[in-house]
Amino acid sequence: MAGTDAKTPRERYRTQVRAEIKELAWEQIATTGASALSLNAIAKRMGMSGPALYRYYAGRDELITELVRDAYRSLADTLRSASAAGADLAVLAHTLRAWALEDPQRYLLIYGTPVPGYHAPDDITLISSETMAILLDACAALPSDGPATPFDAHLADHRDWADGHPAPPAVLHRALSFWTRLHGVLSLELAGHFTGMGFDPALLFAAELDDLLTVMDR
Amino acid sequence: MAGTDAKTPRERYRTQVRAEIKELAWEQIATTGASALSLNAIAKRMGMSGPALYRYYAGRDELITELVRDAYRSLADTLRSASAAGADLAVLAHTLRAWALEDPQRYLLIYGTPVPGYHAPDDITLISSETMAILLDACAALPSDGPATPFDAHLADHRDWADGHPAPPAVLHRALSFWTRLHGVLSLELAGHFTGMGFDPALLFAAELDDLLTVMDR
DNA sequence: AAGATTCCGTTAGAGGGTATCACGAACCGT
DNA sequence: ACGGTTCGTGATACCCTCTAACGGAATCTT
Repeated sequence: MAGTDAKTPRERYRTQVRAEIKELAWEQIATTGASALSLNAIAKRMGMSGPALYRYYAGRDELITELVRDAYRSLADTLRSASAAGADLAVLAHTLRAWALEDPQRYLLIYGTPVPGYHAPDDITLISSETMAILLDACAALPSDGPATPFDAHLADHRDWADGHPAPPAVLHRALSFWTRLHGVLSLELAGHFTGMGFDPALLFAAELDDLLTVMDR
Repeated sequence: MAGTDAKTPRERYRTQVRAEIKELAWEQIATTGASALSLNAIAKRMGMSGPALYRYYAGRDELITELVRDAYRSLADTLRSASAAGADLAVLAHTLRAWALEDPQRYLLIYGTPVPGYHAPDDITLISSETMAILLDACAALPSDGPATPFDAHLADHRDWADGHPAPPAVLHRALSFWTRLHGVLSLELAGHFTGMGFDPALLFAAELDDLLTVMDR
């Protein structure tokens, strides 16, 4: 939080109110979901009347965009600090799951159903590519002696998203598989599709991760 | 559609209007997403004023529930007819993907972000278990000579969701993997998380499916 | 065929949401 | 102390869901 404490008291107050709005927004989102986020309700909880919030956020969309940005940032930071502490892919996976379970709606805000019209600003895409870079690094740490698949060949020519990362196509493929598979288990768990089925989602996650790692090691 | 044509003209009219409402609802959902579905907008497109729709649906929730039901039913029917035509797991997977791409919002209506408060009626859970049964059948068709994993052992004691299906735990595990992995790729594709990355989502899907099948075959 | 009943669609209205606008008040730097 | 900036407010327009009361049409009953 480098730029939080501003020079003038006015700006101090402003950023503090913006932070309080976001905090209440997260609270509300955690219980009612992002689609039911209401500026009005936040304003009333802050003791002021509706339109006042428009001094701080141009509208609902801008607030949600800010929340999405923070969510991406939080995920990237969490994974990076784990990675910096020497986490391998397995630890990274459990870090991801812990982050998701900590606030399911925050995960779903990023990876859940998007609003058809909405398009995220460029800086958000940038933060999300940070996460991808961390993943690529972790995937590159494994030995890569598997057979090249057709999709690997395709990736050799379509690797713009790797953003200059020097990993070979097989590593890119690994990172994608890591992402999509863990998201598959996680999102279904968070969406409640496993409730009532009886088994422990954590064990399914572990099994998927295990399978993922043994395949990568061959 | 056995009960569609009712006896009395009144019921005929009623069911026809209900169908028209649903049709417009699907149109609207396809473009604006489920969260933005508006009874008012549907009514105006039908040339009548808002509250009239409440003669046909008790409210927005009931309409959406009906849409969810129809979506589950459509998926189950699609997979069953494919299965009846002799489709193996690979064909089933591509059938699933085709069904999802045909109307992304329909897929997301089922497997996307849920509204925290909402709980689906029991009959919907039943239809979804039909889909699971089809999957289990297809998974049981493969030879099962892999090593038993810890999760397999867990499934042996937590298999209520299989609803009496005589498949061994390893097959249950396969079905779950099939479901979660394909959902992982599909949902990210439908949510647009691959746009701008450059590669072809269809190839990633194919690669994931290939990996899934070779692992299952061992 | 005529009356009774049921059902349909309308308007009116409560309550909540987003968002804009103009106005008074508080604040801050000068 | 003064003047410009910023803040919070109420009023307003326009969405939405949903309920209630009313007139009219279609259906059922006798």
